[in-house]
Amino acid sequence: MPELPEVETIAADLRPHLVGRTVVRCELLFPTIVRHPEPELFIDSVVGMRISSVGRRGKYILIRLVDDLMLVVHLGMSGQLRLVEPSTPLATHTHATLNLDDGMQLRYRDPRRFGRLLLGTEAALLDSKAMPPLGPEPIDPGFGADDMYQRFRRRKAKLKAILLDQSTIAGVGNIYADESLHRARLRPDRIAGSLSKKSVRRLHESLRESLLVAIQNRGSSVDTYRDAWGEFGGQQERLLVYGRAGEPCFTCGRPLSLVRIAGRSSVFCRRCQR
DNA sequence: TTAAATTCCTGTAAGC
DNA sequence: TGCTTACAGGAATTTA
Repeated sequence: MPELPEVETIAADLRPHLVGRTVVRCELLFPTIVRHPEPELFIDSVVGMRISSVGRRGKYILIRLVDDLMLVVHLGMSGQLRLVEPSTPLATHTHATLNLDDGMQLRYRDPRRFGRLLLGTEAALLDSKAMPPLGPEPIDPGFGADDMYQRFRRRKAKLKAILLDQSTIAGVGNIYADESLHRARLRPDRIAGSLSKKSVRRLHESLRESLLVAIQNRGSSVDTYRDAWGEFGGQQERLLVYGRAGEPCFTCGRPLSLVRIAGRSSVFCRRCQR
């Protein structure tokens, strides 16, 4: 499922092909995938707009248009954003298409429909609660271990739950939460507020490392993730614990444990992670 | 205020 | 072989 590294890969792939392009046509095959504003207004507003930049915030892809307007894409569990020739056969569960002035077509496909499309100024999207306030970017050099320590202090929830909380840190999902906790040798059920500064520093570094390596490898194609060209990522073969419950820990050889925390499966090594 | 549980949704895989 | 059932999870919403 798409988390920060996967979303970053797609945004970076699309950027050189989208910036400077104008949207000439928009079709919503499943209008309820648009959560803001009303689908008709969404279409009216996006058509004719020129794309000025493509960015990412947490797990959101931000396609900036003129006049501070943003087309925001959240891929949810199974969302895919692809740039194709319009003659390409339409895949099942394609919910929206955007034609560009260079003849290409941007398509949004999402079998499980947990994803969504938004359009508006940043302020309007925040005000309408269409987009929630997000915590800092974990790979931003300005986000240090001390910041993380302050955010974890006094929190009584388990580490795994805190890492998944987008308002505490943006962009981390189940894959990279498990991966970074393993690298940091911390149990996912540790109470976040109980960590020493030293442990938080280790987790901070591990999280950055997990995410940056995954970006280098173009993300993890577990489940349905594909990049903007429909290609697989490379990180799924290099994951240390995610999806490996029962298999031997690469460090100590002990079978990896599976527990449920905050309704999510969590894989970890009982020997290496204390 | 915070944390945990529930809900949405469909493809996939396990089990009978 | 073919059907049923459980499971996967991001985040909004509800409950405690």
